[in-house]
Amino acid sequence: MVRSLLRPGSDTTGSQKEHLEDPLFTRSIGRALDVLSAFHKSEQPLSLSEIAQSAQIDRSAAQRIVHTLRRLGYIRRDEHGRGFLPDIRILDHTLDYLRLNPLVRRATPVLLELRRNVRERVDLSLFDDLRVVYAARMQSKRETFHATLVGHSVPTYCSSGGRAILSQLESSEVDDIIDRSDRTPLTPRTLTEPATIRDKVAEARDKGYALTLEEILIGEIAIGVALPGPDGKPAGAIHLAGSLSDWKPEDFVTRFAPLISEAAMDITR
Amino acid sequence: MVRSLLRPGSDTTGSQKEHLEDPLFTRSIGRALDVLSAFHKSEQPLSLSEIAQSAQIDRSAAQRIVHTLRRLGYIRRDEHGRGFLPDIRILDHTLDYLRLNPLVRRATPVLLELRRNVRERVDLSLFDDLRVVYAARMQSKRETFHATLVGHSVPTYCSSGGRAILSQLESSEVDDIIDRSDRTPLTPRTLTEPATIRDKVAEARDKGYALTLEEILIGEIAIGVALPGPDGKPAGAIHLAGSLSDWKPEDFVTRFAPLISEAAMDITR
DNA sequence: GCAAGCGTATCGTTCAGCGATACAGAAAAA
DNA sequence: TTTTTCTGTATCGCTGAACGATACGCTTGC
Repeated sequence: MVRSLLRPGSDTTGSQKEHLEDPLFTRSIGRALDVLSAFHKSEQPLSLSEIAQSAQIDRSAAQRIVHTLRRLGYIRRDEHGRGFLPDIRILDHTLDYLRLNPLVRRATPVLLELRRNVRERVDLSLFDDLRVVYAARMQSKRETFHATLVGHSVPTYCSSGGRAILSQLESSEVDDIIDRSDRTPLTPRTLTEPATIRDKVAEARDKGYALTLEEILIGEIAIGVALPGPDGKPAGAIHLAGSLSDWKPEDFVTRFAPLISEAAMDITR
Repeated sequence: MVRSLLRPGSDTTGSQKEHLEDPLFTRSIGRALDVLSAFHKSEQPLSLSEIAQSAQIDRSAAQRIVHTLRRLGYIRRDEHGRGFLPDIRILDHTLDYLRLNPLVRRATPVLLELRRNVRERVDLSLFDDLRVVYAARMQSKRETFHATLVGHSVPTYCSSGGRAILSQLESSEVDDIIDRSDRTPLTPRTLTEPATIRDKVAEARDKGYALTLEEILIGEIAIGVALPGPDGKPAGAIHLAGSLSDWKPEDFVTRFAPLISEAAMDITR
């Protein structure tokens, strides 16, 4: 299966060669966004040389591109002296994406309503091939730093929302996604065997929701339901996550499965 | 006062001429980001011609740039046929910005802790000249769609966080910001007179926090405290917002002023 | 029916981006 | 200390990549 759009992680080597063939492709733009994407792999401010290396361009190009992105407000210097960081204009585009995304628009009010009746964490995630990206997060009492950030993503194959999404796809697509996924376990309880995952997906198809136990985070239980896009294919999912120290799995399901299914119905209309 | 970085809204006419002088400025990048910024002013999918018009380029350029951004995953077609929308790769950069922003890193755990002890909305906003941009939001029970989105911004001069930030600036800078702000009132109670605003800012400087009553949203009371960056100048603010149907202003202040001040101290270390 | 919009494709000209080169300042190594 | 090696910044001639005019097939609306 050929994917038409590049995804993070997949573009490190392939991009240049792919674009050589494309007469409409504007290389400067690709390079500029490669520069911005250099930060994906970093936990610290990046120097010009590091950016150049990461974006596979020379220092001169990095200099000019960084200069430009800086003037435009997408990159700034780190206050403590050395290196560069992404700057705030990024968030303007974030807002555009979220505001204009039809699923986010429809789901947010329902999720807020759901959150009113529930003390656990409620999330909306968007389907993006091998991963599922958090677009809206409504925290519970107990959260970590990472769990609060928009843009965070988890693998499709082992998350509750992802499994729910898989359950609405053709089995060939499911196999394809499982196959292409990097299935290094995130916790000791992450299911990585294709056959086991397929079973769980089938179970989700039967029940209408997917349940995961500590597959991404120790101590976490999560239930997810897929949301269809206009073509009928799943475009995202909503999920509800709680702590195993508060809930027996059965109780979690009997309490929340109806609520989250109803919320999904409301969103689908 | 000259601003070195462009800000949204300020770049519609000035950008081209400004950049003509700059030999290091890579125009293609500017054009590409102008295309992405076309969505700032839109509530719907945009056609190529609309994008061209908004970015002040011809249809051919818009075509090539949109094509490129599409291949890279930053723009997609609307599912219902016509027009284009921002695509999900935007969120990867959102995550980079938030993860790497030192203030967000330091503030988030404290805000989560604060949110545990408080039933009202808690926010972190970042100072960006005339506006203040929401970077992290922790909802209360009662929220609207807009109030949940990262990237949303409010004017500095009339928001609680913005006033708190102003109270930490030189009075010449305060005057400059008030002067350059578009002060069309957002509600009947928005304060727009420079003298009145300066008074409120002085009051915030005295008390250590800023209080606003229905200046942005009817029925809302908000209290804000500034957060200093490494150079001592304010880089953002935290705020706490409640409903006037739940709180008398005096009670709101006596209850939350100590909590939010302490949280700000914790963040500042 | 024609008109006007959409998104897409092609191609020769030219000017904008490339990348080699140089420089000042601050760390890090000697 | 001096030397080296990083920073980030600035300059400039060459050339190939982006420009923009032009054309096309489709759908939508009059």
